[in-house]
Amino acid sequence: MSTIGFAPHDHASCVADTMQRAESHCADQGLRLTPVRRRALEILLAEHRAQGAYDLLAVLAAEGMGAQPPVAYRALDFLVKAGFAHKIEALNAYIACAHLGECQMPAFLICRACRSVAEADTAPTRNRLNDAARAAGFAIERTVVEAEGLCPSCQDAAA
Amino acid sequence: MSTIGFAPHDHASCVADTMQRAESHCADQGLRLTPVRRRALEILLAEHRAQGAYDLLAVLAAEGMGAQPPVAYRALDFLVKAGFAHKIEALNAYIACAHLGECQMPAFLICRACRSVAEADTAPTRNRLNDAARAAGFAIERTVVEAEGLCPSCQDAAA
DNA sequence: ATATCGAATGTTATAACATATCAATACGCC
DNA sequence: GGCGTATTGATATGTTATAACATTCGATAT
Repeated sequence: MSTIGFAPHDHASCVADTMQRAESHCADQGLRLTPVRRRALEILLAEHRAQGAYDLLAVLAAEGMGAQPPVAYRALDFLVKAGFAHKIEALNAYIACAHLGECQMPAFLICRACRSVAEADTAPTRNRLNDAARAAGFAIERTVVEAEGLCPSCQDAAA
Repeated sequence: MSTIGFAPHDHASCVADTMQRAESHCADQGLRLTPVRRRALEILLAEHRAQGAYDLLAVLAAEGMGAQPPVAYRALDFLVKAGFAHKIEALNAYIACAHLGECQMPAFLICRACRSVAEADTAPTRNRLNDAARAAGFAIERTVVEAEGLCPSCQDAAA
């Protein structure tokens, strides 16, 4: 279980790798990584933090790529459906997926102070919930697991 | 692990019991269950479904208990802080707690069609996420576990 | 080359969710 | 009664998200 996000790392290659994988995933699946979608993914990838749809929109607008909310929401929809990004429900914000595509049931550690997010992959977490669902005859389609708190550096800042 | 919510039950006594327990919990803790707060809890309890703040507000307003958003949000804040209600992040909506107060780490099964919600108590789910958090030096304050899908009756309706 | 069809984008408007702020009132306590 | 805090009332505004419809772009088939 990796929790990229709070630790320093080679971010330039982290971004480049992911864009590369996104490209080939789209080629494989017949998806179209259009300029707006591509740029949206780059913007999300630029930081390991949750960004609001309107934050994204502000950047796109500044670059002349559409100035209305639907532009941002459509790009985000595409990225989420393709598995390139996740919505952080607790913040109503979005983040690039750290495991591009290969991500079954993501779980997030979310700093409420700086909005940085680490992504873990916690498939086993599912069991108890699956048991409950089966017992109730409920068909799970998507699971949200989010832990809110303080990341190491915001804990230090608070001290 | 009980998953009240999808199955029929004696709802009148389910509501009455909960109100009773809320009363005594407030008495114990020195909390004030004012008319607006009491009524808000009743409204949430009336259905085992998530209700939006503005749905709640509409009912309160119809009964002459305040017509502005802050009225609803303040009541909801109180109920959530007291442990009488939960926010369903995936819906931006609210639901009465099924285990009044005694609820450590709630987990929800949420029907995307009818918004009915079952609450399970899945403390063990926590472990994997706790491990990841400890490893990353992250301090968890709150955990959200929500499964979206279709409840038994909406599955039947779709078939 | 061009007609056609579906996907993607542009644009306007509005819906839905949430909070800041400040004034007025109610409540518990001395 | 007088005081301080918690609660409510009211106005305004901020933030997140979608509906609806027109237009453009790209691939395909003729």
